[in-house]
Amino acid sequence: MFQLDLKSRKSIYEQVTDNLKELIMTGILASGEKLPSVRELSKTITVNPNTVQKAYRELERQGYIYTTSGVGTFVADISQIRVDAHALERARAAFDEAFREFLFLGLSFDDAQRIALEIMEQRRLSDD
Amino acid sequence: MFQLDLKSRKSIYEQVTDNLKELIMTGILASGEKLPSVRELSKTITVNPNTVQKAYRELERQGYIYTTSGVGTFVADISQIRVDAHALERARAAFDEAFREFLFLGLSFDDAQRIALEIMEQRRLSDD
DNA sequence: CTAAGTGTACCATGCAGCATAGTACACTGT
DNA sequence: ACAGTGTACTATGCTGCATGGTACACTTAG
Repeated sequence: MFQLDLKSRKSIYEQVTDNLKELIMTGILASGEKLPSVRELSKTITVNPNTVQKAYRELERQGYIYTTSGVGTFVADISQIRVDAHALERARAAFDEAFREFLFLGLSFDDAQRIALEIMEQRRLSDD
Repeated sequence: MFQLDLKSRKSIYEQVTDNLKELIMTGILASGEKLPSVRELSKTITVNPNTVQKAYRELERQGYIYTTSGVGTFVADISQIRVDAHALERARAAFDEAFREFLFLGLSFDDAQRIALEIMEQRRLSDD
């Protein structure tokens, strides 16, 4: 389903959250589709069920999935996902910081922006 | 000298590192200028000397500052800072992820890119 | 030379977050 | 009834971070 990076600074449950989020937003997991159960996914990616549940809980809190007790977890209607203002503000801050990192490394502003545009263009293509 | 955010996910020594890095790369701290001593800075921002030292050690490792034992710590010649290939690769990955976060939040690609350009433009202005 | 200030290196402690293991319970569908 | 589902809880160990404290070598100012 997706890959985990144990060396990453991100915790496992965050990686699971982000990976699923990407699969949902890109439509690979369609609205209404059933996600693997907590126990099943935990076996697949060999992590603890609690860790998977933590990811699911977070995704539900953010509105990406919904749960029917005793039945399973399903992908929500992403067209209904309102853009969370606070989350957007955090994302802006993170983006600004990521961009500044180029400058800290010694790149000129123009070089940094050129790299930034490259990366975004590549993302546009790969997400189609 | 700068502000710390205790609520941040970033550790304190990382914040100190990044803040100093910014002051150096923007020229606010000039090449050759003496940095506050470990003990002095630790008092100023009320953190443990060990934490400040950790930041200084990291900055020295990355070439932003240099040390003369018994004398002090000084800002290196930033024109000599070579762009670390590994660091650049990490920065690219971080940037890509920050940008994708916009998409995950439900923004269209065009909206996301528009916001990205806004942020970069603002950065260009504030860094001059 | 002496004292103060500097970087540097340790060690011990406490804390928080994360991941794990295990158990238990309520719910649903077959 | 049973299997599968989500959910909750406790306990444990690990890691990184921050702190407090001590110690040593070095340099500069007096």
